[in-house]
Amino acid sequence: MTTASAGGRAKKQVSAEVRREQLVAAALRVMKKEGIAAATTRAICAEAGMPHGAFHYCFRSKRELYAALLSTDMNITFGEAWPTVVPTADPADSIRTLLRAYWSTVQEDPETQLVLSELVNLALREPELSELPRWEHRTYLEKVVSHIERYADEAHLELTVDVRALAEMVISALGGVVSSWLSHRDDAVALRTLDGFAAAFATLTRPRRAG
Amino acid sequence: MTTASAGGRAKKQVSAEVRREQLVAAALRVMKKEGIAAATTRAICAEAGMPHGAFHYCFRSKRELYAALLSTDMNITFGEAWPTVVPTADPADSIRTLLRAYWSTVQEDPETQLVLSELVNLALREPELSELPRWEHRTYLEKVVSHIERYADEAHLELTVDVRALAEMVISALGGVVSSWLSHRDDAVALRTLDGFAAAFATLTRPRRAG
DNA sequence: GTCTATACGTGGATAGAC
DNA sequence: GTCTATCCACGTATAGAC
Repeated sequence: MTTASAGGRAKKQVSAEVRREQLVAAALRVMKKEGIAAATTRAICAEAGMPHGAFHYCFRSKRELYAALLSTDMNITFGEAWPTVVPTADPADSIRTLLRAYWSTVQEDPETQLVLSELVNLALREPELSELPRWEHRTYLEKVVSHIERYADEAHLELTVDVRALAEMVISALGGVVSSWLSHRDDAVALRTLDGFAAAFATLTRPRRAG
Repeated sequence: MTTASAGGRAKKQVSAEVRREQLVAAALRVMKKEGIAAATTRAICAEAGMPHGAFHYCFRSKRELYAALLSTDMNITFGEAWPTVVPTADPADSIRTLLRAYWSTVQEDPETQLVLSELVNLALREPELSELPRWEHRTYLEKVVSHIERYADEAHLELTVDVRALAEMVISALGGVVSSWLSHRDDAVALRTLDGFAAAFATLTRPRRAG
């Protein structure tokens, strides 16, 4: 919206919607570093190199910033690790490799998971934002479903349960492991739990007849 | 600490540590009703029927109140539902019943889960409180371990994996389902996912030889 | 239209009066 | 020991400078 006409090339006024993105990025940096509570409008503007007043010129309220943050990638970008799996081994091994691949991306950047958890918690309390977690979960689910379908196809596997049901189980298991790990911080325990789920999930598949 | 000597039975000063408990209870009520963000020291004192200044007389800081809250029961009280299970049916059915029993207690009081999640998130950011989630998880784990052992004994089941490993899986699965449900709020999906986990967990057990 | 300075109400926390 | 008055920082709103 606001258009501002095409080709706004005023000499020094580089900012229109750009500031929003700058503030969103700055907010994410502050949150990952010091938590959502420390991400005050003043701290965010300082991180972005802007005066405090710039905030409410770009966003109507702080909730609008939260909404913008939750609408970005964040955890949706986890999918990059899946394609690297070779489906030659037996199901349990392959599934374990898949879950571990996801886990490594989480472990490399735990702060993002923490911020995501804080944002979702916040959104669940604000009626204006409560749609965002729902949307995020649905997007997440569809992504996992397509990944499972592709993998099952490549590995010549057949599912003994509904794909969406299995995807929900995968999401819940991964989310639960991450959440627990954030509390106990024991890498070995997390990996062992993950492997256990891989073995359990493997029992929900069977080799497909050659077509 | 602070002792205050034994048998402090002053005529009208009913308040010493009692105020702390009153404030903790009031804080929990406010948090469940309007979220952790709305639980300001002023709101908590008002809910408890005390003047604002009473807060920092009972607690050195607000973090101390958070610590007191996390040290209470909260989710640890979920265990009441387990004993009602009859271990006569086949493993998958029994485990499903167990998981559903837990789930019903969650669904009857979702606000507590939300508050717990908010408190844990907060504690994970504060170095002074980061021990509490770790302690809570360990307590939780031991409780689930003992429940599993007792159930396996009653149902004449043998575990094909380590008890603690299975307990971690159960905790992660339940936590993940609750977390997802808080986002999508679809009871049917949560139940279906839970039943899926029950089926998967059942494959990690086998009937034990009569002894 | 783009940007900034300033003012107001409320939060946690403290000093000091009863 | 109990409570009131007060402090500084925060989110928010607005007036007004470029």
